[in-house]
Amino acid sequence: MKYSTKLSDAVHVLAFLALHPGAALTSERIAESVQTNPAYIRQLMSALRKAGLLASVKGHPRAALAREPGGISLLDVYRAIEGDKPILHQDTHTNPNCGVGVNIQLALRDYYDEVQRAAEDRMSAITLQDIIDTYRQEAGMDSDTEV
Amino acid sequence: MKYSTKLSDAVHVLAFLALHPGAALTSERIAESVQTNPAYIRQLMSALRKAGLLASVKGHPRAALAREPGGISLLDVYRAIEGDKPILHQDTHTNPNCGVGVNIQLALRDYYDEVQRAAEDRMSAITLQDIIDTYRQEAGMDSDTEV
DNA sequence: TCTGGATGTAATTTTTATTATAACAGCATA
DNA sequence: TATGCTGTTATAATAAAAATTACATCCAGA
Repeated sequence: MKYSTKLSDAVHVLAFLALHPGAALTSERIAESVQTNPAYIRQLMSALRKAGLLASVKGHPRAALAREPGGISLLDVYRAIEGDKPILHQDTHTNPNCGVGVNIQLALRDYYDEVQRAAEDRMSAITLQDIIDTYRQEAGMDSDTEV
Repeated sequence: MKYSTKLSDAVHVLAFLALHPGAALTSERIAESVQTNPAYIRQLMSALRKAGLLASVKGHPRAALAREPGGISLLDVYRAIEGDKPILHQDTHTNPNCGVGVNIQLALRDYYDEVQRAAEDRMSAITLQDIIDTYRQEAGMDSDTEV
Protein backbone atom coordinates (compact mmCIF):
# COMPACT_ATOMS: atom_id res chain seq x y z
CA MET A 1 0.00 0.00 0.00
CA LYS A 2 0.96 3.61 0.25
CA TYR A 3 2.54 4.75 3.46
CA SER A 4 -0.01 6.41 5.67
CA THR A 5 0.61 10.11 6.16
CA LYS A 6 -2.63 10.68 8.02
CA LEU A 7 -0.90 11.38 11.31
CA SER A 8 1.35 13.98 9.70
CA ASP A 9 -1.57 15.54 7.87
CA ALA A 10 -3.71 15.66 10.99
CA VAL A 11 -0.94 17.43 12.90
CA HIS A 12 -0.62 19.76 9.94
CA VAL A 13 -4.31 20.61 10.17
CA LEU A 14 -4.20 21.20 13.91
CA ALA A 15 -1.07 23.33 13.69
CA PHE A 16 -2.53 25.30 10.83
CA LEU A 17 -5.62 26.07 12.91
CA ALA A 18 -3.51 27.01 15.90
CA LEU A 19 -1.41 29.35 13.76
CA HIS A 20 -4.40 31.11 12.23
CA PRO A 21 -6.85 31.67 15.06
CA GLY A 22 -10.20 33.02 13.96
CA ALA A 23 -9.24 33.02 10.31
CA ALA A 24 -12.32 31.34 8.80
CA LEU A 25 -10.30 28.49 7.36
CA THR A 26 -12.28 26.41 4.92
CA SER A 27 -11.38 22.81 4.27
CA GLU A 28 -10.39 24.01 0.83
CA ARG A 29 -7.92 26.53 2.21
CA ILE A 30 -6.33 23.94 4.48
CA ALA A 31 -6.25 21.44 1.64
CA GLU A 32 -4.15 23.88 -0.36
CA SER A 33 -1.51 23.92 2.32
CA VAL A 34 -1.46 20.14 2.61
CA GLN A 35 -1.75 19.93 -1.16
CA THR A 36 -4.64 17.54 -1.18
CA ASN A 37 -8.39 17.74 -1.61
CA PRO A 38 -10.93 19.24 0.79
CA ALA A 39 -12.83 16.00 1.39
CA TYR A 40 -9.72 14.32 2.76
CA ILE A 41 -9.18 17.25 5.13
CA ARG A 42 -12.77 17.02 6.27
CA GLN A 43 -12.29 13.31 6.93
CA LEU A 44 -9.31 14.03 9.12
CA MET A 45 -11.19 16.80 10.91
CA SER A 46 -14.09 14.45 11.46
CA ALA A 47 -11.82 11.98 13.23
CA LEU A 48 -10.25 14.75 15.28
CA ARG A 49 -13.67 16.05 16.25
CA LYS A 50 -14.84 12.61 17.35
CA ALA A 51 -11.75 12.38 19.55
CA GLY A 52 -12.57 15.72 21.14
CA LEU A 53 -9.53 17.52 19.79
CA LEU A 54 -11.36 19.89 17.50
CA ALA A 55 -14.65 21.78 17.51
CA SER A 56 -16.52 22.89 14.43
CA VAL A 57 -19.85 24.20 13.23
CA LYS A 58 -21.52 22.29 10.44
CA GLY A 59 -21.79 24.31 7.30
CA HIS A 60 -19.34 27.01 8.35
CA PRO A 61 -15.60 27.47 8.42
CA ARG A 62 -15.30 27.78 12.18
CA ALA A 63 -13.08 24.90 13.10
CA ALA A 64 -10.90 25.46 16.14
CA LEU A 65 -8.88 23.43 18.60
CA ALA A 66 -10.98 22.07 21.42
CA ARG A 67 -7.99 22.26 23.77
CA GLU A 68 -4.83 24.21 24.24
CA PRO A 69 -1.98 23.04 21.97
CA GLY A 70 -0.10 22.13 25.13
CA GLY A 71 -2.89 19.73 26.04
CA ILE A 72 -2.86 17.81 22.77
CA SER A 73 -0.21 15.11 22.54
CA LEU A 74 1.03 13.35 19.44
CA LEU A 75 -0.43 10.20 20.92
CA ASP A 76 -3.86 11.86 21.17
CA VAL A 77 -3.69 12.60 17.47
CA TYR A 78 -2.41 9.12 16.65
CA ARG A 79 -5.28 7.53 18.56
CA ALA A 80 -7.79 9.85 16.95
CA ILE A 81 -6.55 9.10 13.46
CA GLU A 82 -5.16 5.58 13.53
CA GLY A 83 -7.13 4.11 16.40
CA ASP A 84 -5.26 1.16 17.82
CA LYS A 85 -3.34 0.39 14.64
CA PRO A 86 0.03 -1.05 15.66
CA ILE A 87 3.32 0.18 14.25
CA LEU A 88 4.63 -3.37 13.75
CA HIS A 89 2.50 -6.02 12.16
CA GLN A 90 2.32 -9.70 12.95
CA ASP A 91 1.86 -12.22 10.21
CA THR A 92 -1.53 -13.71 10.90
CA HIS A 93 -1.45 -15.93 7.82
CA THR A 94 1.02 -18.53 9.04
CA ASN A 95 0.20 -22.20 8.72
CA PRO A 96 -2.24 -23.02 11.53
CA ASN A 97 -1.11 -26.63 11.37
CA CYS A 98 2.40 -25.60 12.25
CA GLY A 99 2.65 -25.19 15.99
CA VAL A 100 6.01 -23.53 15.67
CA GLY A 101 4.75 -20.87 13.31
CA VAL A 102 1.64 -20.04 15.26
CA ASN A 103 3.41 -19.88 18.57
CA ILE A 104 6.31 -17.82 17.31
CA GLN A 105 3.83 -15.23 16.14
CA LEU A 106 2.13 -15.44 19.52
CA ALA A 107 5.41 -14.86 21.30
CA LEU A 108 6.14 -11.94 19.00
CA ARG A 109 2.95 -10.24 20.05
CA ASP A 110 4.25 -9.73 23.57
CA TYR A 111 7.40 -8.08 22.31
CA TYR A 112 5.64 -5.98 19.68
CA ASP A 113 3.43 -4.70 22.48
CA GLU A 114 6.53 -3.57 24.34
CA VAL A 115 7.79 -1.72 21.29
CA GLN A 116 4.38 -0.17 20.78
CA ARG A 117 4.32 0.99 24.36
CA ALA A 118 7.78 2.54 24.07
CA ALA A 119 6.72 4.45 20.96
CA GLU A 120 3.45 5.56 22.51
CA ASP A 121 5.15 6.69 25.71
CA ARG A 122 7.36 8.92 23.65
CA MET A 123 4.43 10.20 21.59
CA SER A 124 2.50 11.05 24.70
CA ALA A 125 5.33 13.33 25.81
CA ILE A 126 5.23 15.39 22.60
CA THR A 127 2.58 18.09 22.37
CA LEU A 128 1.21 20.17 19.55
CA GLN A 129 2.71 23.13 21.38
CA ASP A 130 6.18 21.55 21.13
CA ILE A 131 5.72 21.07 17.42
CA ILE A 132 4.54 24.64 16.94
CA ASP A 133 7.49 25.93 18.95
CA THR A 134 9.92 23.94 16.84
CA TYR A 135 8.15 25.17 13.74
CA ARG A 136 8.65 28.77 14.81
CA GLN A 137 12.33 28.16 15.48
CA GLU A 138 12.98 26.39 12.22
CA ALA A 139 10.96 28.92 10.28
CA GLY A 140 13.29 31.53 11.75
CA MET A 141 10.45 33.39 13.44
CA ASP A 142 9.02 34.51 10.11
CA SER A 143 5.99 32.67 11.28
CA ASP A 144 3.60 34.92 9.40
CA THR A 145 5.03 34.24 6.02
CA GLU A 146 1.66 33.39 4.61
CA VAL A 147 0.26 30.25 3.08
CA MET B 1 -0.58 -1.00 0.54
CA LYS B 2 -0.54 -4.15 2.48
CA TYR B 3 0.93 -4.06 5.92
CA SER B 4 4.48 -5.35 5.90
CA THR B 5 4.91 -8.59 7.79
CA LYS B 6 8.51 -9.03 6.68
CA LEU B 7 9.90 -8.44 10.15
CA SER B 8 7.58 -11.05 11.64
CA ASP B 9 8.35 -13.48 8.86
CA ALA B 10 12.10 -12.97 9.18
CA VAL B 11 11.93 -13.66 12.91
CA HIS B 12 9.86 -16.71 12.08
CA VAL B 13 12.57 -17.96 9.75
CA LEU B 14 15.36 -17.38 12.27
CA ALA B 15 13.42 -19.00 15.10
CA PHE B 16 12.54 -21.93 12.88
CA LEU B 17 16.21 -22.47 12.09
CA ALA B 18 17.17 -22.16 15.75
CA LEU B 19 14.53 -24.70 16.72
CA HIS B 20 15.61 -27.24 14.12
CA PRO B 21 19.40 -27.26 14.19
CA GLY B 22 20.96 -29.35 11.43
CA ALA B 23 17.63 -30.34 9.95
CA ALA B 24 18.30 -29.62 6.27
CA LEU B 25 15.49 -27.10 6.04
CA THR B 26 14.71 -26.15 2.47
CA SER B 27 13.13 -22.82 1.65
CA GLU B 28 10.10 -24.86 0.69
CA ARG B 29 9.85 -26.47 4.10
CA ILE B 30 10.14 -23.10 5.85
CA ALA B 31 7.64 -21.59 3.44
CA GLU B 32 5.11 -24.19 4.54
CA SER B 33 5.38 -23.06 8.12
CA VAL B 34 5.03 -19.40 7.19
CA GLN B 35 2.40 -20.38 4.63
CA THR B 36 3.95 -18.54 1.78
CA ASN B 37 6.14 -19.38 -1.22
CA PRO B 38 9.80 -20.45 -1.20
CA ALA B 39 11.06 -17.47 -3.21
CA TYR B 40 9.77 -15.04 -0.60
CA ILE B 41 11.55 -17.00 2.11
CA ARG B 42 14.76 -16.95 0.09
CA GLN B 43 14.44 -13.19 -0.31
CA LEU B 44 14.16 -12.79 3.43
CA MET B 45 17.10 -15.12 3.96
CA SER B 46 19.11 -13.17 1.44
CA ALA B 47 18.59 -9.97 3.44
CA LEU B 48 19.45 -11.76 6.66
CA ARG B 49 22.58 -13.18 5.11
CA LYS B 50 23.71 -9.77 3.86
CA ALA B 51 23.27 -8.45 7.39
CA GLY B 52 25.44 -11.24 8.73
CA LEU B 53 22.69 -12.89 10.74
CA LEU B 54 22.54 -16.07 8.72
CA ALA B 55 24.95 -18.33 6.86
CA SER B 56 24.04 -20.56 3.97
CA VAL B 57 25.48 -22.63 1.16
CA LYS B 58 24.27 -21.94 -2.32
CA GLY B 59 22.43 -24.87 -3.78
CA HIS B 60 21.97 -26.72 -0.52
CA PRO B 61 19.64 -26.56 2.44
CA ARG B 62 22.30 -25.72 5.00
CA ALA B 63 21.11 -22.38 6.34
CA ALA B 64 22.00 -21.68 9.95
CA LEU B 65 22.21 -18.75 12.30
CA ALA B 66 25.50 -16.90 12.05
CA ARG B 67 25.28 -15.92 15.72
CA GLU B 68 23.83 -17.18 18.95
CA PRO B 69 20.10 -16.36 19.31
CA GLY B 70 21.06 -14.26 22.32
CA GLY B 71 23.25 -12.12 20.07
CA ILE B 72 20.55 -11.30 17.55
CA SER B 73 18.25 -8.45 18.55
CA LEU B 74 14.90 -7.57 17.06
CA LEU B 75 16.53 -4.35 15.91
CA ASP B 76 19.20 -6.32 14.04
CA VAL B 77 16.46 -8.12 12.17
CA TYR B 78 14.52 -4.91 11.55
CA ARG B 79 17.59 -3.24 10.08
CA ALA B 80 18.39 -6.28 7.97
CA ILE B 81 14.90 -6.43 6.56
CA GLU B 82 13.54 -2.91 6.55
CA GLY B 83 16.75 -0.94 6.39
CA ASP B 84 16.14 2.55 7.71
CA LYS B 85 12.42 2.59 6.97
CA PRO B 86 10.75 4.73 9.63
CA ILE B 87 7.71 3.63 11.58
CA LEU B 88 5.96 6.99 11.15
CA HIS B 89 5.82 8.73 7.80
CA GLN B 90 5.99 12.39 7.03
CA ASP B 91 3.89 13.86 4.27
CA THR B 92 6.42 15.00 1.69
CA HIS B 93 3.75 16.16 -0.75
CA THR B 94 2.66 19.34 1.02
CA ASN B 95 2.47 22.58 -0.89
CA PRO B 96 6.04 23.86 -1.25
CA ASN B 97 4.67 27.39 -1.60
CA CYS B 98 3.16 27.15 1.85
CA GLY B 99 5.81 27.94 4.40
CA VAL B 100 3.61 26.72 7.19
CA GLY B 101 3.04 23.36 5.62
CA VAL B 102 6.65 22.72 4.75
CA ASN B 103 7.97 23.81 8.11
CA ILE B 104 5.41 21.90 10.13
CA GLN B 105 6.55 18.75 8.37
CA LEU B 106 10.14 19.73 9.07
CA ALA B 107 9.38 20.21 12.74
CA LEU B 108 7.61 16.86 12.80
CA ARG B 109 10.74 15.14 11.60
CA ASP B 110 12.56 15.90 14.83
CA TYR B 111 9.78 14.40 16.90
CA TYR B 112 9.31 11.38 14.65
CA ASP B 113 13.02 10.72 15.10
CA GLU B 114 12.50 10.66 18.84
CA VAL B 115 9.68 8.15 18.51
CA GLN B 116 11.78 6.06 16.17
CA ARG B 117 14.63 6.05 18.64
CA ALA B 118 12.34 5.00 21.49
CA ALA B 119 11.01 2.11 19.44
CA GLU B 120 14.48 1.07 18.30
CA ASP B 121 15.88 1.21 21.80
CA ARG B 122 13.21 -1.21 22.89
CA MET B 123 13.82 -3.45 19.88
CA SER B 124 17.51 -3.59 20.60
CA ALA B 125 16.76 -4.99 24.05
CA ILE B 126 14.77 -7.93 22.69
CA THR B 127 16.71 -10.92 21.41
CA LEU B 128 15.81 -13.92 19.35
CA GLN B 129 16.59 -15.94 22.45
CA ASP B 130 13.91 -14.04 24.39
CA ILE B 131 11.39 -14.77 21.67
CA ILE B 132 12.31 -18.45 21.60
CA ASP B 133 12.04 -18.64 25.38
CA THR B 134 8.61 -17.06 25.30
CA TYR B 135 7.65 -19.40 22.50
CA ARG B 136 8.60 -22.41 24.61
CA GLN B 137 6.60 -21.12 27.55
CA GLU B 138 3.51 -20.35 25.51
CA ALA B 139 3.76 -23.60 23.61
CA GLY B 140 3.64 -25.28 27.01
CA MET B 141 7.02 -26.96 26.56
CA ASP B 142 5.67 -29.23 23.82
CA SER B 143 8.24 -27.55 21.71
CA ASP B 144 8.77 -30.53 19.51
CA THR B 145 5.25 -30.77 18.31
CA GLU B 146 6.27 -30.88 14.71
CA VAL B 147 5.55 -28.65 11.77
C1' DT C 1 32.43 -35.90 -14.33
C1' DC C 2 27.90 -35.22 -14.98
C1' DT C 3 23.27 -34.95 -13.00
C1' DG C 4 19.69 -33.15 -9.91
C1' DG C 5 17.80 -30.78 -6.25
C1' DA C 6 18.20 -26.41 -4.11
C1' DT C 7 19.74 -21.77 -3.88
C1' DG C 8 20.09 -16.72 -5.21
C1' DT C 9 18.09 -13.22 -7.71
C1' DA C 10 15.45 -10.65 -11.01
C1' DA C 11 11.09 -9.70 -13.26
C1' DT C 12 6.13 -9.75 -13.30
C1' DT C 13 1.50 -10.15 -11.39
C1' DT C 14 -1.75 -9.88 -7.77
C1' DT C 15 -3.37 -8.06 -3.58
C1' DT C 16 -4.70 -4.50 -0.39
C1' DA C 17 -4.32 -0.18 2.40
C1' DT C 18 -4.29 4.50 1.42
C1' DT C 19 -5.19 8.70 -0.90
C1' DA C 20 -7.83 11.14 -4.47
C1' DT C 21 -12.05 12.37 -6.24
C1' DA C 22 -16.99 12.90 -6.90
C1' DA C 23 -21.51 13.55 -5.18
C1' DC C 24 -24.90 15.25 -2.26
C1' DA C 25 -27.94 16.04 1.84
C1' DG C 26 -28.14 19.27 5.57
C1' DC C 27 -26.96 23.15 8.27
C1' DA C 28 -26.53 27.98 9.71
C1' DT C 29 -25.83 32.39 8.54
C1' DA C 30 -26.76 36.50 5.89
C1' DT D 1 -34.88 31.45 1.81
C1' DA D 2 -30.72 31.35 -0.94
C1' DT D 3 -25.91 30.34 -0.42
C1' DG D 4 -21.51 28.48 0.84
C1' DC D 5 -19.58 25.14 3.41
C1' DT D 6 -19.69 21.06 6.14
C1' DG D 7 -20.18 16.03 7.12
C1' DT D 8 -20.44 11.74 5.02
C1' DT D 9 -20.57 8.06 1.76
C1' DA D 10 -19.17 5.79 -2.32
C1' DT D 11 -15.99 4.90 -5.99
C1' DA D 12 -11.55 5.27 -8.51
C1' DA D 13 -6.66 5.72 -8.68
C1' DT D 14 -2.15 4.99 -6.54
C1' DA D 15 1.49 2.65 -4.42
C1' DA D 16 3.78 -0.76 -1.47
C1' DA D 17 3.82 -5.42 -0.29
C1' DA D 18 3.46 -10.32 -1.07
C1' DA D 19 2.81 -13.95 -4.46
C1' DT D 20 4.43 -16.01 -8.35
C1' DT D 21 7.33 -17.19 -12.28
C1' DA D 22 11.64 -18.00 -14.26
C1' DC D 23 16.19 -19.24 -14.59
C1' DA D 24 21.26 -19.18 -14.03
C1' DT D 25 24.28 -21.18 -10.75
C1' DC D 26 26.13 -24.13 -7.45
C1' DC D 27 27.84 -28.39 -5.40
C1' DA D 28 27.15 -33.05 -3.35
C1' DG D 29 26.70 -37.49 -4.63
C1' DA D 30 26.25 -41.17 -7.97
